[in-house]
Amino acid sequence: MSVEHTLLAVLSFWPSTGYDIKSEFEHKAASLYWGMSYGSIYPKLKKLEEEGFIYTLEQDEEGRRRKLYELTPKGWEEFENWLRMSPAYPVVKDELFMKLSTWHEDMDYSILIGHLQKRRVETKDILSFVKEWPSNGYSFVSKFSALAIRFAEIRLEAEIRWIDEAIHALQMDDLPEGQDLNGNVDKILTRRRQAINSNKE
Amino acid sequence: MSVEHTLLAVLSFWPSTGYDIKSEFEHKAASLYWGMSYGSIYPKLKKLEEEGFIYTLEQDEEGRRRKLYELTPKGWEEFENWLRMSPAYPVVKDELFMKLSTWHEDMDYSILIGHLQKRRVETKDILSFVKEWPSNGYSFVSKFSALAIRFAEIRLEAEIRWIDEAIHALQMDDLPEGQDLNGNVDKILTRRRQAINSNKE
DNA sequence: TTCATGATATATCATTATGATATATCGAAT
DNA sequence: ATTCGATATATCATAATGATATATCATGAA
Repeated sequence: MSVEHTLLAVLSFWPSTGYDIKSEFEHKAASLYWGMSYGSIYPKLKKLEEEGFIYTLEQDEEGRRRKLYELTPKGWEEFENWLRMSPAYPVVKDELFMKLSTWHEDMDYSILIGHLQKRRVETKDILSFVKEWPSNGYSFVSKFSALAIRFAEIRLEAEIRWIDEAIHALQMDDLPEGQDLNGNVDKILTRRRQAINSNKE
Repeated sequence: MSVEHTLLAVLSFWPSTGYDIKSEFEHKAASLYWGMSYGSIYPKLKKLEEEGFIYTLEQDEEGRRRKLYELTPKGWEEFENWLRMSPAYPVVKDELFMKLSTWHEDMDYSILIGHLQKRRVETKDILSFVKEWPSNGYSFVSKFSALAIRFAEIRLEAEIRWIDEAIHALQMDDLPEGQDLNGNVDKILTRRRQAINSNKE
């Protein structure tokens, strides 16, 4: 997905190095809804410069050898065209939910509860960061990003509430009912037992 | 991220073809927290078979030429080991939030509102699918996946509430305050105007 | 009966992105 | 002086995506 446009978007606020851009997506608000690796950033910055969307600023205080990139007029245009385009539906990859929903009924819950507890801690950490924002080293925050942060807050709080409920339900063994419309549960259990037994032989 | 284990996880319920597996991540509950493309699925299934984690079932009713894959005992073991491993923090890529939080204050809001309205419709659609679950062609649903679905419901409902608030705030121009700690707003505006002007010349 | 169409099914491939690694400098503390 | 963590750029093997090709099956319409 369009790493290039994301780079232009970050550069639209102030000239930045590849390292600065990466930092935006680490332990900062932007990491809640986007990510990028150096392996994408540096080659793409090079490509964007070759194509005339950005250029390297030479005026670098104290002559440090870092490459500050800035948008060209063409880059501004491309950025604004991208903003106007309808955004794709989000892509999510969450292994916890993959594991949760493929857990089998005869497997030990306690490990699953451990996974949920770990996620609770991680989510709490991010939530408290989000709540302390913008005091975390930000020099500027638009009212639009304030709106995005507000959503992150709502979402993270809902997630923590759900985790608490889920842990409680698992510990009390008071889970919502599974539904077995075609008698598959027995088939699944039988397959599992057979596989496990044939492994022991 | 581990496509292989996800394949084993899906196959742990019943033997499936590559196409079946892909379907699980399209218009179904699993698509809320995971995705895979055919370009990953088929090569990985081949690899998993070569490595002895899965095998091809020959008993295929009516002799249709489809490859039903089933877990081997080694595959079951690998699947359960994976379940026990601590899941990574989720990866999210949401262009809407990227656009929202890099919108500039002097840009036309109406397009942004349009993006939000489109997302509202998409989210509503998924929510009504989730609410009708498990009547949507599912033959079996564990109590763990019921838990995951419950979270999806909570999350999607919160998202819709936030979208409504956000649209309203944008329409009324009653947005949360932006914060300008280092006088960056003027700098940003000046840069933008200069770039746009130099483009017109 | 034929034909069109959409769903089922497998597979490959160019492009893109990730994650790990290498390398080097800078600033601050010990 | 030196160590150490942060800053900074870059590359590369591996992995994943998204598009495309190909073919069959089920169905209903002409």
